[in-house]
Amino acid sequence: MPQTQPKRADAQRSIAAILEAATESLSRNPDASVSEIAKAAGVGRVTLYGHFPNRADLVDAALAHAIENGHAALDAVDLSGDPRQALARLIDSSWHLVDRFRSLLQAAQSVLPPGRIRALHAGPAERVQGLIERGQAEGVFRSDLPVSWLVGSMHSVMHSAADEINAGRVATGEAADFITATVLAAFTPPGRPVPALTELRQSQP
Amino acid sequence: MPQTQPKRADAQRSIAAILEAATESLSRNPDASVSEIAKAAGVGRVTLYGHFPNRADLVDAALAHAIENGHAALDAVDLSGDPRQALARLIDSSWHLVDRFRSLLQAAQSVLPPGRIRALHAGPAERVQGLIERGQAEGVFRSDLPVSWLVGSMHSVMHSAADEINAGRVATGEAADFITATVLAAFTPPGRPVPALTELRQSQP
DNA sequence: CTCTTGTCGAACACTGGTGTACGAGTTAGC
DNA sequence: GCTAACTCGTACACCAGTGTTCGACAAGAG
Repeated sequence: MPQTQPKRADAQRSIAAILEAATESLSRNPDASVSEIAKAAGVGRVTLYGHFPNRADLVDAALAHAIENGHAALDAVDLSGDPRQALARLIDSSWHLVDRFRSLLQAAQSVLPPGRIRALHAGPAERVQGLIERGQAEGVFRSDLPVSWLVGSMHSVMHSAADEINAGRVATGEAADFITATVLAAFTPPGRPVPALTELRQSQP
Repeated sequence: MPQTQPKRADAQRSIAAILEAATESLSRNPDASVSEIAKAAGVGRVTLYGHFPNRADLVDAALAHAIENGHAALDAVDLSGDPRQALARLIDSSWHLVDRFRSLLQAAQSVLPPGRIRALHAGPAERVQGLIERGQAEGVFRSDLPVSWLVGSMHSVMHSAADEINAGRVATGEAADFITATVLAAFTPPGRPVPALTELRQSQP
């Protein structure tokens, strides 16, 4: 894909530093200025503009970078077996990614076209969607609501957890359990009993 | 509280127009400028500054106004009887308030101190919280999660519904049912069956 | 070693928003 | 119908951010 000849080692280092600093700064403050990011990267503002033509492109790159990393990290999660247990595992390892990067996401939303953002999320979304569809086929997740709705609900509950935490109403350690309990209940087909958390903590046979 | 002598009829009209325009403009674009709002109100920018010392105060007033109206409108909802049915009714009449004003809320979040926003929400929050606590006491809502968590989850699902709608994945007419189904399932105590939507649509005896 | 590629800081033009000042013209209240 | 309250437009000072230009200087690649 990159037609461009390999950048100099020097430049590669700068780009990496900028990308990291951008991710970090925008995750704290979605309105972080370019100067702010450049300073955090230990780099001149002009140098930054040498690599990223404008702010939007920088935000895009930062988000893409963050998502790619997160996506890779989640490859380690075992999604086989009981879909409910698999979902619990997935939530366990992914919810604080959502937490860490939600401010960055907000920055992207105010600068990037909505289509672009969805394109970036295609990878992660596919994973969740696949798991939910399998759960529906096996009858342990409800089928009376669209898959996209369930995905959205799950996301929004994680989002809510983040809010609760930095409002001081929930401890960081509790969050995963709360999210899991809420989402699994929400996914349960009407007429079927809501699973207790303890049922899911059993190790695989 | 208002020590000030009653404003002239003239001025009262301006203030009302500004408040309404601010609510409307900020609900479409949380970054709406003061000039934009003044224009929408059919009023000079200077006149606006005559009544609201700065942008923050204007946003505050607009949010307060919106919440007060919404709160009053929800007074009509019958919260007695089966808490699940009552919750369904409450969702029916309140979710599109959340939808309409979420952009305004975002504007407020970026300008007003967090404490101020919570203070404004005290009224509505109390209503929801009371209903949930009654449901818990009667054993139809789960008690293994904090009330504040349940309130937050309910809010976030409504928020999610708004996203789904303007992403075109959900029709406006479906939203209330989807939210109700999701929230009621999420609120069901572990071990108890998730209620079907049809069970709740029964008229009162 | 040399030459291309990067980096840096300072400076500049531009944009878009906020809040204030002035002076002339309207309008409601009594 | 007089007066105080209100409105309006224009203009101004100010600020913060963006993106560009320039020239001097460092550092990697061959």
